[in-house]
Amino acid sequence: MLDIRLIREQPEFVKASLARTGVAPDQIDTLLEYDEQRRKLLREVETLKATRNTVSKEIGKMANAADRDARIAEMRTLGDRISAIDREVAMVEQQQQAALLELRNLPHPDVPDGPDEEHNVVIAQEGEPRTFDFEPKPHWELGTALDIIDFDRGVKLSGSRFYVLKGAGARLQRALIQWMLDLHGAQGYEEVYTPFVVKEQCMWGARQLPKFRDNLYRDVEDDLWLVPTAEVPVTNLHRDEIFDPEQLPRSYCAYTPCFRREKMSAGRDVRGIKRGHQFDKVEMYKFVRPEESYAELERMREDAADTCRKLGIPFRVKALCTGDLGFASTRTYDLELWAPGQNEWLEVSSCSNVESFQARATNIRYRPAIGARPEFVHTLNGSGLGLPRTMIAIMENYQQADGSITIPDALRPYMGGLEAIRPR
RNA sequence: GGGGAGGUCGCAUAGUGGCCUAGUGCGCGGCACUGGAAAUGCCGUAGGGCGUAACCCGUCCUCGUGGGUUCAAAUCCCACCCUCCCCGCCA
Repeated sequence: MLDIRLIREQPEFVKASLARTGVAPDQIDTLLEYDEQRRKLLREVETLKATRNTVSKEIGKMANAADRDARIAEMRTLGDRISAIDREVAMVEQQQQAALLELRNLPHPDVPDGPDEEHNVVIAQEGEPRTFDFEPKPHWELGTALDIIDFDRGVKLSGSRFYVLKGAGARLQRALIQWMLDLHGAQGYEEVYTPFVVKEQCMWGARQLPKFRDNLYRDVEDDLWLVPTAEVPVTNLHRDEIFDPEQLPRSYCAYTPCFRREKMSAGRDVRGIKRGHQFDKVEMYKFVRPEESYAELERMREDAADTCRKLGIPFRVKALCTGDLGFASTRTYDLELWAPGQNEWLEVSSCSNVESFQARATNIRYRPAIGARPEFVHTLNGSGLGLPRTMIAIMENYQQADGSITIPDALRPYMGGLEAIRPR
């Protein structure tokens, strides 16, 4: 969530920044009216409370019964006024909070302007798409022929957008997870294993709520929500904590399944494993000092790029434009692997700086120096990488004319030395 | 699921309506003593809101959370959350 003080002190700057993402300025004006009203009421009620506190102490020491009763009567009246104003304060605060939670983060000045994803800017590309002396197949054909992806039985178990990985396919995904965690470990990220279901409060803290309510699965009986990304539990690891100066930056990586209820358009990405209600992901996450967050974003982008690079698959990096920037993000880089079978670039990673947007909602702070006032940290998140799409890219790039799939060198140690997945 | 005990300052504890402006010990920071240290002594050590307010200062709020009673609540009442112990069930 945004800093109300920033909005109060620099409303024009906030409006101009938000306008770049299509947010109307009157939302800010409404918010400022709540803020003004809230502060006015607070000033009033706090003066009354100060009086009551003082007089109540005097009452405790008074000997004269008549005086005492008179004062008590006065304070009773005062108390009623206080209660009335307190109720108004609570109401205004609630409205202000709700309005604040609806507001997205401000884009960084360097983010390119643009209404939609067509205006994202490719800023780097590595590797040339392989030339085939045969017609490359899409992964769903390869996977079915090799009997490593079973779409029909996935549907039998759980409905559309679910699938079963089998044999070397299941093992390939497991190998990727292990390999990525090891790689990120070497890059300086501490591995954590978290719960895959969390309390509602965690969803608010990671800013999934209120915006993405419809995309979340939850248990009917208990207050438990299935994580849509490891970002949710990892953000909340340090909720309500204050870091000492030397504890930052702190980097984590985590493997989790991700559950997304999103109602997917029938005509889009229907084939294969590109978009499902359940997918696996290895996530990178950082808690950093504000002044370091953009340098750390570049590092995270490079860590994700290195993951793509080591797989030996062509990839490119895009800077998202204002129109495609996520709700919480100030700046995002997407990494895309080339998929020759589908003939498209696949988004496998999204690295974002959210600055203090999540830290403010989760109350995660640090002390710039011993004895100094705590300040909010900046947090960053990035996929490293999404598994199904990485699987697609491997299958389609490493496919051979006979329908077999060569295992990338980096993964062979994790596949028991297996060099290729061949038809059974 | 059943029964019991608890949640107070970084940690450990005291506090059962007004003398709580939450005490004490440990830890931490500073100072003194010292050749230097230990020991000792002194001082200081939560967070947030409001006040045009970064520091100082003032004020309000926070003793698990939310309500309530009262002139006044850490303390009394209600609901909820969490932790620990015992029993049952269980990979």
